[in-house]
Amino acid sequence: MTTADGQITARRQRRADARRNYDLLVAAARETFAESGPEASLNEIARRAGVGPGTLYRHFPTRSALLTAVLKDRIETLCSHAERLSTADSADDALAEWLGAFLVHARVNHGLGGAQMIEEPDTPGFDCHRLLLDAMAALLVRAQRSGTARADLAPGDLLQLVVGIALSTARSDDDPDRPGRLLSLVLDAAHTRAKR
Amino acid sequence: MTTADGQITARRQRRADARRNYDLLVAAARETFAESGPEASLNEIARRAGVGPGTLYRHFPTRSALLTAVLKDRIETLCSHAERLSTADSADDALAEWLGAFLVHARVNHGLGGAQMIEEPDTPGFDCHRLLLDAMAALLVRAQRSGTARADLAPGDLLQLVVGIALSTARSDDDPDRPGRLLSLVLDAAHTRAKR
DNA sequence: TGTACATCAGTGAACGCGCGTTCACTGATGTAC
DNA sequence: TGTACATCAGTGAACGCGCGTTCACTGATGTAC
Repeated sequence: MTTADGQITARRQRRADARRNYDLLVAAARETFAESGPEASLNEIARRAGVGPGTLYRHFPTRSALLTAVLKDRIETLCSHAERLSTADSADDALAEWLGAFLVHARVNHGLGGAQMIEEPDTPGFDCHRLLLDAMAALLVRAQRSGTARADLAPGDLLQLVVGIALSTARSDDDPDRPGRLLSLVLDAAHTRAKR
Repeated sequence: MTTADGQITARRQRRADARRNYDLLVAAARETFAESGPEASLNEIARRAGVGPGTLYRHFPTRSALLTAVLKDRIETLCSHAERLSTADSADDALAEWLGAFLVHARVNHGLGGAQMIEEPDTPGFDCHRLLLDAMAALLVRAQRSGTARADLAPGDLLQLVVGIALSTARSDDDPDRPGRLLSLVLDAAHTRAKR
């Protein structure tokens, strides 16, 4: 077996119970984070998964590692969504659609996805921030080339702005249309001026 | 003495030590929140003020009450700033200037002001959210009347958007120009289209 | 001005809680023969 | 296929910590006379 850093290792297969517990932990974490937000208790998660706290720590040395594992699916879905949109008829609509999907992701579960985005990247091999940034950058560049998006707009800025919408609207449910309205404001700002 | 709700009360003057400790607590809280953010320990604050924890609770029954007391000055300054700007030559520049000042307020000290803005209002008699919203609404309406700001823009939305910028940029210092850039994007979105 | 006293404020040890984290031990399982 | 065994994984009680909060008691001070 050859690992990423080029060293040769002859590794044993992962044990069946290890795989099982990993999955149980991610499922329990997903549930618990969904209910209590990103600060949910790790002991509680272990309890729900039916394993000892030590087992949780064996699999996920940090809270952030667990969070990443929980969000991995969703982020991969977002990335492939972007991939699919990269050949859409309207580069402009594609960008808008994807940012809408991203906003939903970032807002869901007490702003779980949004919180993840403003953390330090500490999971080597799966940098959520990078992945999402690249996904969006591709869509933005295409929109810029087609002339509908401002040329002076940085991908990171646009992403951060949407993260901001997510964070500021994650906790309150009083106006369910607000996130959408704020997003279209931002999309408007991203447009070239001649549009209207 | 006549209180806000019209009841007649003959109240003793507040004791000197009570006033002193109130001030000590607010000062200690300001320091501690500045260092550790809005989740700072209340016991720690009492310790720094040199009073027992019970004293803190006597003055501030909830964390949020203490936070409000700490931010009161800054919020009043922002309100009077808005007042001053309400007669500025350019309604547009006035709005931009004030939102810039508000963004600084919301970002400072690990996003203390921004965090306050997305909390429930629970300090009767001093509703920060309302005050700031009204201050901004006045500036926005003026800009709308002068024709430079979009007529369909709600004050609450604009404020929330800037709170979002504050929250998403409060923790990272890697790009000090980013908050400013994001704000001008938002201001652009607030403009009427014919502008450029 | 001085004094008595009711009232309000402060004290701070103590409580209960849940958290993150560890580690000596037990147990399960993949692998080689 | 069966077995021995090294290795990896799981256990879960226990630790130390700091938190928010309380409350019986002491003390300070404003007020009335």
